[in-house]
Amino acid sequence: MEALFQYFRKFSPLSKEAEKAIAEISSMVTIKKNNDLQPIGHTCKTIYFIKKGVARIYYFKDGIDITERFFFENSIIARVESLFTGKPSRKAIQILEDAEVVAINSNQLFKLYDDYPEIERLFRKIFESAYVETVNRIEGIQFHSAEERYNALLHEAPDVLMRVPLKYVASYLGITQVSLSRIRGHR
Amino acid sequence: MEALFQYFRKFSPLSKEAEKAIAEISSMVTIKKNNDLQPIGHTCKTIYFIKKGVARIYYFKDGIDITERFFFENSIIARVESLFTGKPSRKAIQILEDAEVVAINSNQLFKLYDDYPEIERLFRKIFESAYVETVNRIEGIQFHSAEERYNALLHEAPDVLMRVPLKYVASYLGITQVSLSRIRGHR
DNA sequence: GTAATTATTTATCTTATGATAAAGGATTGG
DNA sequence: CCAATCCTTTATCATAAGATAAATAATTAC
Repeated sequence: MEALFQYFRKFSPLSKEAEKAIAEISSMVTIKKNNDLQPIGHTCKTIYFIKKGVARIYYFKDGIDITERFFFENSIIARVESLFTGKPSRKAIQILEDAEVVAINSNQLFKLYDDYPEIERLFRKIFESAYVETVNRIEGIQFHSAEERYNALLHEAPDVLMRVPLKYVASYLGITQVSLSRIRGHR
Repeated sequence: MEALFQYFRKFSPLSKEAEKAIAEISSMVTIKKNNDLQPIGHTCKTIYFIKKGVARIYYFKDGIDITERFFFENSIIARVESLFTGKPSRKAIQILEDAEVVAINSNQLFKLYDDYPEIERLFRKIFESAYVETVNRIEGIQFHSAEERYNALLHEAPDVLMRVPLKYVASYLGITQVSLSRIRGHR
């Protein structure tokens, strides 16, 4: 739990009471590799913080498994397109390395926003920052060849290639596994 | 200005004082087609609301003009990767049809957050919603052929194809203008 | 209204990536 | 520790999209 509060401090300081209020609506979850932390079709009512492990958000498009994003230690995961709309998510969260996560109940969290503007501010900043990352990602996708995208990933997030099966990386890069393998062979 | 407050109401109600406070830090701007509302290299300190007209955010990648997104009436524009980080933006906002926009000073707006939690909440919701749109857009890009992306645009936002030069649409779709023309010829 | 500029289309050729199949490696469960 | 499964690579062929050039169409400025 302390790791979570330390993560929060990068965005915005919280009072002790606010930390306590968040602790009260949170719980620790341990989950093994290859399991879904949240299934497809479920409305997102939990914001997770990864203390240990690796996860991905994925979905199926025309029957093909597509990875939307990877998540590592010290990051927040949520299927925002469900969390912020209240609609069921077509995406799932899968654990790729045995994980310990903090689960924060989002409905209760949103209620805390009324009593603790500092908590609302904190999460505003967290999601603003996630929004910026997402906008930057689009820039990385538009108008780059598969090979350029692979090299960028190799350079910016070698962790992904070390800790995640390549078949998941391929769809993240928007290519087939076979193409990824071919690109990797080019050296 | 009333159009702006009406837009706000879709997200979260504001008290009269809060509306007044926002009005005080805002101004109306009229700007002609093909002009940059904000140039490349400028740190984003303004959030715009389009009352009338069309705009796009664009940047240069290896000397090529790339459109990140289009904006129409009744929407908020900001280069969030600069607004939320304080870093200069490599992107510009260009007007594509003579426009009237409301310019909200973001530094003053962020100060209002302290006195008016309702304003912080409103903009939190506005940007959460923009974040969701951006996440959904990635889904539309990953693993779709250029033709599928064109058809999706034709179906979901025919406005873009009616009101925007195709050369800007091509880079938005992540293809060359020549490819877009070829795809359009396929019927 | 006309010339000049800019936008769009069409054509040709090349190349990157998809689809499919199959072989080789690695991991996992009993 | 072995068998079964799953992951990754390699090979072949087909196709979508890039690059370039040039023709046509539309818009803009004078």
